[in-house]
Amino acid sequence: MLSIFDEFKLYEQPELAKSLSEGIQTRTVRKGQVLQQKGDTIVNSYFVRKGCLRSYSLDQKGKEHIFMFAPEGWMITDIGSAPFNQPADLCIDALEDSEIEVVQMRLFEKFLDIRPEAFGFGIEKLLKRVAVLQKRVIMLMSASAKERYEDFIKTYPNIVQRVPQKMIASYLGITPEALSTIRGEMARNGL
Amino acid sequence: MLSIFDEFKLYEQPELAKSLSEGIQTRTVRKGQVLQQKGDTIVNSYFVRKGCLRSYSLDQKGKEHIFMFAPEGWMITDIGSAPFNQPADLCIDALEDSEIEVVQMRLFEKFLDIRPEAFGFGIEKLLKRVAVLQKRVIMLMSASAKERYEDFIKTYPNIVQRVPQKMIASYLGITPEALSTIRGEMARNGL
DNA sequence: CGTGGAGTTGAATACGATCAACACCGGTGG
DNA sequence: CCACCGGTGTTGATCGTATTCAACTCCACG
Repeated sequence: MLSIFDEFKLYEQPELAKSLSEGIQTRTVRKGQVLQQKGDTIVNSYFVRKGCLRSYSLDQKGKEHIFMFAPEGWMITDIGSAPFNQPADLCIDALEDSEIEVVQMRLFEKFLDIRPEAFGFGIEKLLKRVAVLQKRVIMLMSASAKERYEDFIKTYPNIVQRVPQKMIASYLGITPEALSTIRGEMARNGL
Repeated sequence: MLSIFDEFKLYEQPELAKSLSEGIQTRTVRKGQVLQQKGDTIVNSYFVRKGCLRSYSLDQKGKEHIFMFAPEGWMITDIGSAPFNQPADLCIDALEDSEIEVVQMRLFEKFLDIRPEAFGFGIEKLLKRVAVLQKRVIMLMSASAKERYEDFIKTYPNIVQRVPQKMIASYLGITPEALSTIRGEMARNGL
């Protein structure tokens, strides 16, 4: 079974896994269920065993802007808030019925205390996250909506199929109508 | 003197600092000097003691898009490439005559091997970097050019004064003309 | 069946890009 | 000292891309 224990290679050290397991709680959530709301003061990380979550921000007009999707095997958390004990900026909810592991933030600190050699692993994950965000910023600054959509298809072909198009539009930073038009053009030209 | 040795609290451990110092080289660079070009295979990190650097990407049409500024006390590096030994995506050059410390990437690995627990603040730095990028992505998706500019002024008042406006425009993802217009409006209305 | 959300299409609009002209320095060399 | 020049920033006209608003279709689901 896919689990954060695999992700962080904890099965190699069962006694450690046991001591950490109290900070990890498995839950099933229904499609649409909200795990975290903007302003929440207790912020967790979520590891997705099955299903799909998303995080998003709400602007002044109440419009959603999807920050990331998290299908199976992904972790999702509000890194802008969680590690700094700030109230959440992002909302997190379920796009499908999902099975998740809720990881309390303080667990990470504890984990690093016990197993310092795991620092490298945490750093590697963070570096990859920064790399993804770096690319996304540059795409948002320099590429047209169509280019960003084509890149999204290439990068996340699995996600394209399973989430509604209006959410992909939201992730790309455009309206559903604009994405629909782009898809229309692509279908006409490229077939 | 401002140095990466302060930044990473290495003076507390002089013998370690000594063993690492061979991987750190101090240089002075002139305004306009290029430290890293797109495609470079050897990618370093740069710590700014004095002056100001920037990193930017070039799109297909050769247009610059500034990814970040690095005034005194900042580190700048191509995190999308450096830790993964990929050719550089970003260019890095000097906006002012600057004094910098060049840090070889493998130094971090070495450091991590020797003293993993000392990397707690490495993780903290990365978390902050992710937080900054998270906010920037959301701003690019949800805020108008004017809102992004106002936010930039609030967040980086020191940078506003010292870099040319066309570069701030580039950072914001708009043209110099658009920024000029926005500033004109703001001067007229708010004064 | 109906009903509501998702997606498409089209018309009108807004925002920022592009292009061009010009003012304003800050150097540089005569 | 001044004339010249290139780079920076401003302003205005025009264009293009994406937004907004509205109408319609199509399913999925009650």
